[in-house]
Amino acid sequence: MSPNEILFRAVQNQKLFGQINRQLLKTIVAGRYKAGDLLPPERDLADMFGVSRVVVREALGSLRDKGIVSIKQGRGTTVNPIDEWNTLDPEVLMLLYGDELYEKLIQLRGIIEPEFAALAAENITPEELEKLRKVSDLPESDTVEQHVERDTMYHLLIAKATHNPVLLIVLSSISEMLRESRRRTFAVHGELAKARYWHKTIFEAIEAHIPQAAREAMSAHMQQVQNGLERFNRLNQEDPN
Amino acid sequence: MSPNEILFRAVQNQKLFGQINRQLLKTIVAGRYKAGDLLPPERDLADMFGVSRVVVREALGSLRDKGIVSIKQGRGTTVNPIDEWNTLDPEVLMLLYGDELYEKLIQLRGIIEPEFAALAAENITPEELEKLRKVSDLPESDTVEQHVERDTMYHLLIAKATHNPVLLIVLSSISEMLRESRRRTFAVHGELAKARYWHKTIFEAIEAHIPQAAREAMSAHMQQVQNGLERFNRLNQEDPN
DNA sequence: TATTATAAATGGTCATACCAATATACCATA
DNA sequence: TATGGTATATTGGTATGACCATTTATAATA
Repeated sequence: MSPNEILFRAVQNQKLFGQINRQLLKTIVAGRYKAGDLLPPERDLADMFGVSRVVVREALGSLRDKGIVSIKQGRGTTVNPIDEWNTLDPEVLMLLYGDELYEKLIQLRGIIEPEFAALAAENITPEELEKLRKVSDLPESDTVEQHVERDTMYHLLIAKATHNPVLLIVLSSISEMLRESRRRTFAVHGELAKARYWHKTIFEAIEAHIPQAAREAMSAHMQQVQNGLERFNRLNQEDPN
Repeated sequence: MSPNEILFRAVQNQKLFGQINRQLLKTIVAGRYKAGDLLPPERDLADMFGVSRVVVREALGSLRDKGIVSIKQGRGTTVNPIDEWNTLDPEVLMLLYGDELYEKLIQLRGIIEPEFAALAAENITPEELEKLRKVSDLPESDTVEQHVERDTMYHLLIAKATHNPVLLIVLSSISEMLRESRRRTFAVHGELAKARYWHKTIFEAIEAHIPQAAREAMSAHMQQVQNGLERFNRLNQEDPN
């Protein structure tokens, strides 16, 4: 570890349109404006937030791209029903589901990652295999944050080795949200050793190009992760500090 | 078909920033600007496209939200490596992979939808079951476009019945792209009858709350869809008009 | 009453100016 | 030489004000 590695945290450098975007999102999620409701006109929003119309428009445009609102010239900006919010944006999902989000994400992982491992076992190249080997272990001496980093990379490399970019996008879309989930499971005593074991087992199956073994090992790993998270929740419920 | 249904094509109603967004995207995908390259400054782009800077900024902001570019004040706008393009936006994926996209999407479907069916069999409510029943059949008399519509709704309702919004988002993100894929398979003689059979079988398994049966039926259905698409490709290759 | 013309409301675009962060070249000092 | 500061240019971020385009509301008219 180099000295001044984490002594200084990055300053909060959020632009204005980012802040407005966040506030609008919060307001909508809080139920102040329900599906079908018209938001105030851009000019009014600009006044309310004390910013220029340019900023409001950038913020609304971002919400529109995520399917959260519909903007129509001459009519106004209306909130879409949640069904139409087509984004895996961490901020949005976190505001919507809070801590329950982790369980839902784990369920998705449990569905897709075993198949990813199987496909990787079929399609991985020697170069990819070497990259994967390098992050397969989870050194005891590493910090939690380093564990999170290596674990994230490990699973992303497997997704990449499927050679199907769509699959990779799905996993990488949720991997940012999984960071917090990983911090929690790695904080539970004993989970690190279990994760290390499964990573090793999965890697060997992929290296041997045995899809079924890779699938089963990853499936077991996902089950273990889920158990770890539940264990964390129990511990945290009893002693929530 | 009503008379003037397709006599008049939709006027180019796209807003300016949408057009610029598309052009920028095409330019990047075409390789004019590679990963790491700096795009021209906003002022220059505005001149080049003959629009105001506002429009360019809206277009770039959209690309930034999709992870396609990174914008930094004082520095400029750089293109991100494809790995970081974290969007399932149909337009982006279509530009990137063209017709090959369908195979990649089918592979994702084959992974997630059997599990969705199994989860639906566990968790579906009576109300959801009735909604599903209504779109379970694929009437022979319907047009291809109506088949596509019902089929889309059928699979989305199953995803919704998992009661996991994240799963629903994943499927609905790709369902727009699957429309063209569906048009193709339904155009192949015999595929409609097969799809109808599997829809019925899957529905009955879900109705009976038998996850394993639902999973297997959906898995078979996905295999059938894939076969249908391959058959379409073969026919279209022999007689590409 | 129904239709049509007019006005108001609202998002879309433009032009210009200025602010804020970054990069670059240059310079001063140790 | 190497380090760090300073001035300047570049470039994205924000603010105003104006006008255009589309939709909705209102009033006038047949």
